[in-house]
Amino acid sequence: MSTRSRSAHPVVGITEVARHAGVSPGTVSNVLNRPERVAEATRLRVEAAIAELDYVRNSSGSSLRSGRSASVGLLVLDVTNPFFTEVARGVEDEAAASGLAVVLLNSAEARERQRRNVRLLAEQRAAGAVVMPVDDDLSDLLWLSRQGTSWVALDRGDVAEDVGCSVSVDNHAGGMAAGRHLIGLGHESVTFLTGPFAIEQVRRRHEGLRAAFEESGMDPDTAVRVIEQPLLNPAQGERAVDTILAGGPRQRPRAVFCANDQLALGVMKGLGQRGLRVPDDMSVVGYDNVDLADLVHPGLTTVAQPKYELGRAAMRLLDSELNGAGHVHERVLFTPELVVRGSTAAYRS
Amino acid sequence: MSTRSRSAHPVVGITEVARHAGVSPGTVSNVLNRPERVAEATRLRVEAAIAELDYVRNSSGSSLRSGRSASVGLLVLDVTNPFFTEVARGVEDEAAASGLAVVLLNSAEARERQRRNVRLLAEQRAAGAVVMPVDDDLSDLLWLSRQGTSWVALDRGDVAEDVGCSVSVDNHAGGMAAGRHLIGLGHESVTFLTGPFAIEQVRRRHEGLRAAFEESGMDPDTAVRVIEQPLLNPAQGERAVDTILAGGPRQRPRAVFCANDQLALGVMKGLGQRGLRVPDDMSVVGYDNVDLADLVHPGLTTVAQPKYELGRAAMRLLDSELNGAGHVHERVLFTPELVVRGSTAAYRS
DNA sequence: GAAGGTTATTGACACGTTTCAATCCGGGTG
DNA sequence: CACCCGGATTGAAACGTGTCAATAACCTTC
Repeated sequence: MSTRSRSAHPVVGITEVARHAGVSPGTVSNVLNRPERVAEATRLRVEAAIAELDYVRNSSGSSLRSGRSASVGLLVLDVTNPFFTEVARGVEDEAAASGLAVVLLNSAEARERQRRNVRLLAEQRAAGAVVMPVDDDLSDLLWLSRQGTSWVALDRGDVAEDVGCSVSVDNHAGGMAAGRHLIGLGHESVTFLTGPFAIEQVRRRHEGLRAAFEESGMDPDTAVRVIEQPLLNPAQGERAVDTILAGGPRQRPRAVFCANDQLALGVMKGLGQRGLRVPDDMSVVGYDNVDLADLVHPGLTTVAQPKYELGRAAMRLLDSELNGAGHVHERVLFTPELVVRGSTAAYRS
Repeated sequence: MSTRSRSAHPVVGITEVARHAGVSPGTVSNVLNRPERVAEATRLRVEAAIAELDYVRNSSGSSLRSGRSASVGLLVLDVTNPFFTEVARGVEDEAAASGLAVVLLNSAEARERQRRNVRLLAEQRAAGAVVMPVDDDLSDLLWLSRQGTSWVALDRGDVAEDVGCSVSVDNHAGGMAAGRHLIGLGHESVTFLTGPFAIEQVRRRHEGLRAAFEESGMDPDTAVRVIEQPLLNPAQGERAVDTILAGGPRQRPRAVFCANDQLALGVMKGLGQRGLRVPDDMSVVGYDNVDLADLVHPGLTTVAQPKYELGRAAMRLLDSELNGAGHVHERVLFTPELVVRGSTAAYRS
């Protein structure tokens, strides 16, 4: 209250500008939204009035009238994960280019929060959303569509094309690349350290890994051992080391493939604490190619995803859905790339 | 277009709900906003209608009418920096508790983008904002106040209290803690690797560092050498290593204090590549205590900031400013804490 | 110079909500 | 029984914008 009354000018609207420029409100609106329809001379006059009165458009008014707001939601699983922040940058850059504001919402990997956030987007009549769904249940998103807010699924290649757009990276190919790399180094078995299999991405990475062993004539059932953790963070990776090493030094695996760089970094730390050396005693492969994968020593061999590009592509797709007259849902698939650093080495008995 | 027409119900408003419940629109509004003012029986009837029609409130309407929207902006310097994402979590959690939506905006450390984003907040008639200003020029923020959007400055203890609230961490104390730690280990000189001195935080850390040497009877002018880099990221740290080592092995410094963990991690990598060992050949101290400070080997000794709490406190302050009748600007100052890990060791000649 | 055509501008209404003075109703009081 | 009081509800008036049919102004052409 005190803040408002302290303000210099008591809030000026389009009508005030119109009066000041000797023109009708409709014309001012046109200057703002379709400048080409208004004559040069009047346009300049209006712009002068806008500048002089320090007019700032009220987006509530326009979204109310037009039924949609000029902002898009970005629903991420975890704001803390560097993977998402990189994606966010891509989305933001592209959105800024289209004049859209980005509302960042964090589901914190929890259904309930996702539902709340989706509802919020509906209340804001958001133009669209880029969403990383928290699990396989897409009902929240279908509801959102019915409310008139379209969306693009991120990193979920499994959404049907009649339901919505999606942008993702080929997780099967990524898992396979990691597997082939290790096999090429002479490894004949690997431990796959992962988050919950409820997450589609990790399932696909696992399948890719198995496929790599299969194509080399090995039996994936015996070659690939799986350790499932509830979350994909460093602490979980560190904790999992004991499980990895259980069975004693004789049966100790010589290679770990982690579903995530965060897990992998945790594992490397845990191994170090127990006196094991990477890559001499154990090869470690991660997934994502987070910035710090290059900062640890040894550098982490990992499957790189085009994070920034992923965000850009998603936003571009959304934009085309918003403007395009005859839009059909599309599925964009990026291919990941293996980045070899120091954390993997040839198998030695 | 196509998307909209596909929707099941053609958008239902408060009036439709009112009709369906046999009540006036005003009453529905009351059920939504001040349920205590409406009789139990009618309230239930209205709630039933809301559920049956799957009504979802249109926030454009309410912000238009009330003049303010129920969202707050979070203006960060760099979405990519883990320090900010941690802060963002704090802000988000606290905002959710107050029923406020958070709009995340990224200035990318650029004046122009900050200005654009501030303007966006004004257009949205945002209730408030939590801001990390890009530099010392606060004119954008003053303008924002004039537009009726109040804000809290984050990590900028130098904003005057008659201008706005601020939440920050005592950078002088942080720099001092780092200095004392190194001095305690027998170091008699240190290289301070930093970003631009235009940033208030790094200036204060520098002063704190010097103060530590001064209190031990050493001359800060000779004990503290400064290397200034344009940005605070790992790549810059890595690049700076050559400058640090210039002068040959004889004059090589034995301790580096970095204004930022990102820089420090870059330095550690650079040192490793040149065959120098941390902490034996060089002690390294960082600032922030980012998650990965604990993941690298050796662990990074660093000055920890209560990031999450910082975000929470800022949002709480903002909230009190929004609701509080007689609000006076406040300045909250947290104290940082040194976390000792393996990257620092006693001086040996 | 009149008819027709093009371009620029206008005016009024609608969007969904909140607010507030006015009204209604039921019950207690004098 | 008249009166009043309090709580519950109503109705209408904004809030600032976009839209669109209608009008005005101007230019071209015969």
